[in-house]
Amino acid sequence: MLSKKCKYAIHALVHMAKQPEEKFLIKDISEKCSIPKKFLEAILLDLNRAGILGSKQGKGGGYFLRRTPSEVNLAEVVRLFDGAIAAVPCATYKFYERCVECVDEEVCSVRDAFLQVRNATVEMLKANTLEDLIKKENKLRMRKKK
Amino acid sequence: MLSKKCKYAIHALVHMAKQPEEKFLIKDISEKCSIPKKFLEAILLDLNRAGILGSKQGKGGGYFLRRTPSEVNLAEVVRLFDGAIAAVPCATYKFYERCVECVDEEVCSVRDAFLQVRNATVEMLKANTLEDLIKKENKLRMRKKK
DNA sequence: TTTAAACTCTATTACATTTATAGAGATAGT
DNA sequence: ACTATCTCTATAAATGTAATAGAGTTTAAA
Repeated sequence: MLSKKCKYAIHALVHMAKQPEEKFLIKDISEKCSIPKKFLEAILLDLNRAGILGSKQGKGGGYFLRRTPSEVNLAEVVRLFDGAIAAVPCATYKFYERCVECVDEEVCSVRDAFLQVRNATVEMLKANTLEDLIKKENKLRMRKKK
Repeated sequence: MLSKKCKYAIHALVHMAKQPEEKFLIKDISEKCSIPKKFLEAILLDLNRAGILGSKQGKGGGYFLRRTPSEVNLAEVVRLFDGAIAAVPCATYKFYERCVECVDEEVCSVRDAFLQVRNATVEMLKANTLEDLIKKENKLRMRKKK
């Protein structure tokens, strides 16, 4: 399961990506997306440090997207907040850890199976950018009206 | 990430599926698979209650597979120990929960994206039975020798 | 019938992580 | 100066995970 932090981050980003030129206040995003304000502060700060968002302090300030919505994908956001995408630590590159219960990792079929799942998942998440998500939402809305 | 409980369960099952007719002692599985004995006790009990393993008490007793290795797949084991396979609670059937930050779920592209990931993952896990894992391990071992 | 070998069950502990909040600090526009 | 805004540190509360302890129950065999 994704952490709430990560899910909140994605929703906040999708919200912002609908008006990629705009500046957004923490307070407004918090209300529009039903995310606890103080919690959201920490989230936006992380996104800022990661280079996905930019910010301007002081009166008239706020947060804004530093990249176009097509340049931010779900894999990056999930990794930022929840770390490895793989279900087992021996099936990752950046977050690799050996499994104690594994006698010979090279020959471990459990690792192999979850590596397959991981690779497919990473591909799918990478293929879902903020732009894609907004397009998808519009399509779903069209379909619903009919 | 899978819980250790779940990962231990899978390794224990794969171990047992190599001799599907045998009876296994907790102590032996614990040693062979490097799983803390007391923890493994609880795991095997869960697998017993779920109908995957059977047990015989008393002297000469032990645990054994109640089904053939081709009839136990990873999706079932993961669900048993870790619940939903989906990354968000709104993208599951059995473990469904609404997301507070979601204004209109029918039109939520985040849910849609993770539903796609979930469905693909479930298919892959279902396609990996204990039998498959053992065959795979043999293949990996062959490949290594060359 | 006693003993020993097994699984069964309940309880509890220790630890880590997640979620959330409080409050003071820094910055910038008016 | 004043106010709106993001920034930062600390911490509390809740939850969940991993692991262990110890007593209970069942069965085979001496």
